[in-house]
Amino acid sequence: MERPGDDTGRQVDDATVRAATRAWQGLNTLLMDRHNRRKEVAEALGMSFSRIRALRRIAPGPLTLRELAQRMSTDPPYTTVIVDDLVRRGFAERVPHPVDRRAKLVRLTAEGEAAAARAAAILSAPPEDLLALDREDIEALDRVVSKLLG
Amino acid sequence: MERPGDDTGRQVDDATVRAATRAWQGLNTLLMDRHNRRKEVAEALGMSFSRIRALRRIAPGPLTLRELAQRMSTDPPYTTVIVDDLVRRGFAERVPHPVDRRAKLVRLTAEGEAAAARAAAILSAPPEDLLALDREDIEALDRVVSKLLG
DNA sequence: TGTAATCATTACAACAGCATAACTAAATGT
DNA sequence: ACATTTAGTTATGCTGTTGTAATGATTACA
Repeated sequence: MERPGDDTGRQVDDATVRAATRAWQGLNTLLMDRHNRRKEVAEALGMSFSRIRALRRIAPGPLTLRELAQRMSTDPPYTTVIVDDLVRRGFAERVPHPVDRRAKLVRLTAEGEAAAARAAAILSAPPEDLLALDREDIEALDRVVSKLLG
Repeated sequence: MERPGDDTGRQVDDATVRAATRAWQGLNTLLMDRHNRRKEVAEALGMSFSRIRALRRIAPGPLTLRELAQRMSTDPPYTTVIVDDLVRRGFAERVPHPVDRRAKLVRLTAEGEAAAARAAAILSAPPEDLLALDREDIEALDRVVSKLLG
């Protein structure tokens, strides 16, 4: 699988692999260590990061607890706990599923959407040192990242 | 601070800010959601990620518990707990501080270094989709990331 | 020399994260 | 109609994280 002329028909030379490794390691340092904002968001919204994660998963639109559980890779029981907490805080509510009376949909309240927006603002605001780069560098990064996202 | 002609003497136009934001958001998706290897490393080494974090902090060279606590932003008591655990596993040992007899240095054993190396290998291995990019894209990413780390 | 500050530890205590098993209600398939 | 499956909840417990207070040993300073 790693030999020349493999499935992709493309050989990645050593220097490129090293560059990729260096870049990946650097990205980890940047995002995990230097600009990790989990604590910051958690403090700003007064809730643990796992709740914020849930909030952001629900934000795009109502979904069943099952779907939420799958997207967060957690058990149904723990999902119930998380949603209970969001409901208690007034950020989410359970509404009946339109066709399946076993299921419930979770959706954000207006407050919940506001909280999700605040979280998104904090989490997606690029750090100073990124904005300080030249325009070409930022655009190059943007281009490569969008390729990676497929 | 945000007005034209600010401290840096450089104005960042809107499109560039948007590109930076998009790139930053994309990076977060990539590293936090899509290729998050915390669980993987934790399972591979049979210990929680916080232990692995400690292992990696100690790896560069012996340091006092206080220094370790600062670099991990944890309390001294919890640092003791973590080091105790690493010692119990045979990955670290406490040695007397050369000049301050109150303090102790923590350093990795040979096994500890091997474990740290395994962790580093898993965490810094670039994901498939990064290696699948064109050489120029990888090099561009590497270049921008190294600027950011600078 | 004695007092205060520092390093590490111990002993608790509280809470977050996450899993398992048992249960109810509703849907599905025979 | 009955058995099986599925959605969600409840009860329970274990592990890991993190804080506070108290203790012992050593160092630094007045």
